Amino acid sequence: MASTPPHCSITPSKPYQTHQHPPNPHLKSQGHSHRQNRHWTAQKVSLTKPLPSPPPRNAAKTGTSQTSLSQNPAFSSLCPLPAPKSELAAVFSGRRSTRFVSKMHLGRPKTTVGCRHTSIAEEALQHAIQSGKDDVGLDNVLLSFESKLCGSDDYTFLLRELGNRGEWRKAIRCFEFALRRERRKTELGKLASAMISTLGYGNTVYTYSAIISAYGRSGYCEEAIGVLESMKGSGLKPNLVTYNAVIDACGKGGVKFNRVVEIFDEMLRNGVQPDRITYNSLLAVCSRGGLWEAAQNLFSEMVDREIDQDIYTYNTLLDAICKGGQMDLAYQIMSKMPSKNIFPNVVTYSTMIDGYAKADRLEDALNLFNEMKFLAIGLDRVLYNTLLSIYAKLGRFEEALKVCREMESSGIVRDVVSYNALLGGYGKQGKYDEVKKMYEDMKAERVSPNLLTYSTLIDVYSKGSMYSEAMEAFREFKKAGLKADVVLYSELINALCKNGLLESAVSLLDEMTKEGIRPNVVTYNSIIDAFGRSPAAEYALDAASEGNELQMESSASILEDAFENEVGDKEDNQIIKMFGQIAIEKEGHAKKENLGNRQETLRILRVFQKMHELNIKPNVVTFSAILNACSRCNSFEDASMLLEELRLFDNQVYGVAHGLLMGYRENVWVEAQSLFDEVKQMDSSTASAFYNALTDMLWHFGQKRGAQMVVLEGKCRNVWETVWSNSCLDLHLMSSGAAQAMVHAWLLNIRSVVFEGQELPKLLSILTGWGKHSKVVGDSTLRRAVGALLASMGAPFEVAKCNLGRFTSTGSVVAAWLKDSRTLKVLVLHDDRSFPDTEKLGKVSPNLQTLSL
DNA sequence: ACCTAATTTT
Repeated sequence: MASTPPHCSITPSKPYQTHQHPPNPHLKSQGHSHRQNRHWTAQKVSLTKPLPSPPPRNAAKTGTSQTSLSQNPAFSSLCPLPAPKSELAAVFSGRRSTRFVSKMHLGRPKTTVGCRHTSIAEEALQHAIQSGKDDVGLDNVLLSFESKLCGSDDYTFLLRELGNRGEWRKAIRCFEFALRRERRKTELGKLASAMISTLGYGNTVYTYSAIISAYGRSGYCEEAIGVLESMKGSGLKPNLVTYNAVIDACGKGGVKFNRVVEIFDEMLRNGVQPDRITYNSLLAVCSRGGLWEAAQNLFSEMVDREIDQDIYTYNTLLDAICKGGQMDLAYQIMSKMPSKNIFPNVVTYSTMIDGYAKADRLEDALNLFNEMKFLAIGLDRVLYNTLLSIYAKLGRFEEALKVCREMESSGIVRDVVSYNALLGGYGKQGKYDEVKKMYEDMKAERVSPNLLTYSTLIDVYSKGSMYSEAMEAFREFKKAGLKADVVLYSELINALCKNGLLESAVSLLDEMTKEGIRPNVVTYNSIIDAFGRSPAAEYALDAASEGNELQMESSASILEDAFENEVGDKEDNQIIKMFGQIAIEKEGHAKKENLGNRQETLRILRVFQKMHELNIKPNVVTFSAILNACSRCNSFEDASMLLEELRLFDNQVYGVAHGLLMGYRENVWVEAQSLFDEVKQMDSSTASAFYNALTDMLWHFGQKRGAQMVVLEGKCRNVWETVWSNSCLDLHLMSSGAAQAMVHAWLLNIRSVVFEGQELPKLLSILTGWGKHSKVVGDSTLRRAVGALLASMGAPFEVAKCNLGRFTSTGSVVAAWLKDSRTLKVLVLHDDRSFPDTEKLGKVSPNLQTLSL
């Protein structure tokens, strides 16, 4: 390592805040494909007594609306569970992005705080009063004064004075204008209290509703809910409009559905009857979370209440169902629309086409596209972008460019979404020249890059180890004055982790939390994965929790001076230095083997506990990362302790892992089977990662027979797309533990073929590939592991001369070896530990409580 | 007076 890891921070010097809300609990797995996933079964028979601290489920609502909500499958969390269900439950299933309200990341000029209103504000007030009745006049005044007005004090002054003069509409407009350029909590509070005290003189409920909707439009849903509460405190009765505004604000701000339902229930309890707008807003909440069952129930509630539906109702419902992956159901509903006299429009088709594409049903997507053309429904920018992103994502650039040309000839110019899709597409395929060219094009066309653009570029370049380019993208991102979000932070953290700069990664995690940006499961997965593989992990968390002062300046960056003045914030330079450092080191530094000790596992446990505290649901990637950490752990006791402790959080998943490790196979196998069933629902790369991690861990600790059983399960469920025939075994998607267990199984199978008296094929091959699927990219761990295994068994295979990733032998030589009486003994696998059936699995050690992060 | 749906990244 060339130097001390720099302390990395991307905090702007001003303490702006964003309000990221926890993503829906049904987080998607970190896998690649968007194939439809089913929920992990909600209720599982527990292996043990109910555990002391069941993971908090979705806050169960107490009241239930009169109609169908209580029968809604999506509300099954209302039923008391016999035992904590799989934490992975929700987790592996969703498909939605965990990034919310990205539209709200606006660049803001820096403001000075601490002064009373300025004379400029007085001047602005005069102009504002004189401005016309329409909003445009006031907007122009505000815009022309924007750069001169001094922080929230000036805005507070303005809206208060406007309120004093009975200009409610203008006051609210001004409030909303101020909201858009303010992210600091304290300043927001000032604005809101000014606005509410202004209300004291105003026409009350209406103005409250207007404030709520202003908050909603600016993405401040917590504040919107707060206004609803304060309204009740002041003895005012929220009406339909108020509730609609709050529910709508919740939808925009990413509030969890259950919480919104609480507000809805309260509304019903207060005798306020919902209308179409209420339901459309509720449906929008479902669509954001892919809660298709809840959406369906809301829809039928609407019908029951004889509330008319409109095209928005249908399109929002369809979106929820598409996001929930239920394409056949969506199609059915769409087909019934004309009979209700509501005709699918371009939005309907965009929604459906995107849904089909995300469900890997390209044919169906394109059929719908043709259908809409046949129906002469006009194509709009979003529809073109939808197509463009489909082709870009698939790497079908010919077709993507054809869409671009078609757009052009229809007079629709490419926007930032089109460019982002293309950048991501080219980036994913490693076509970096095209990425650069496209980005140049974008700038030449004066399309302003947004957060997603930079995020995509940074990610693409980091993944491609092009750190100078990533650094450049980051510099431009800072220059644009954009605010990072959870995805961008996670990308940076991942880049740091992957390059062994774990201390910097953890300090960045610390920072984002302080910034009010909630890390999500992806962020934590990077960290856990790094903890499992890096010896540098040891002290990183402690260092971070003691504060950023401890972090040292990077000492050896040639880039140190280059950007000092260009980028305003000193701390941003740390990120730039970090990229610079990685750029210089590139792949140069070998990763040391992790020695694995108790401290290590304790730290992983703490990270996991931290996730739990933050209510971040681990997913299958988390699980695999933890198992991989176990595999690198030298002590069986530590690994088993870790897994046992983790059973507190998720008894099913970690119970299986722990049970198999301990050799309680008879007892856990049924449970394991249902776990495997769940995994099978996930996309293939996630599923194979799970099997690889589990098998590696078992193999590493000598539970070889158990590992083999897991591998054979995986094979039966086709997670590796295994080629398994008498002449060939393809291991290239497998980890080394899985591959070795598989070799044993395959040879035993060949042996039985021989003993049945059948001829073996002339040539037998075992393919290991080139290791690009192994955990350590670019090496040939798998080939070496398989080679060593074959040699240790005395199996007569040789590395093929033409292909180093292939071991070959002739049928007759192998048959002779298999017939040897000593061979069977080396082929049959045993577990180092096994226990009779009577062994119980119940105990969970209590020392978890002593841990704190 | 409240609500205008669909597209892009980890």
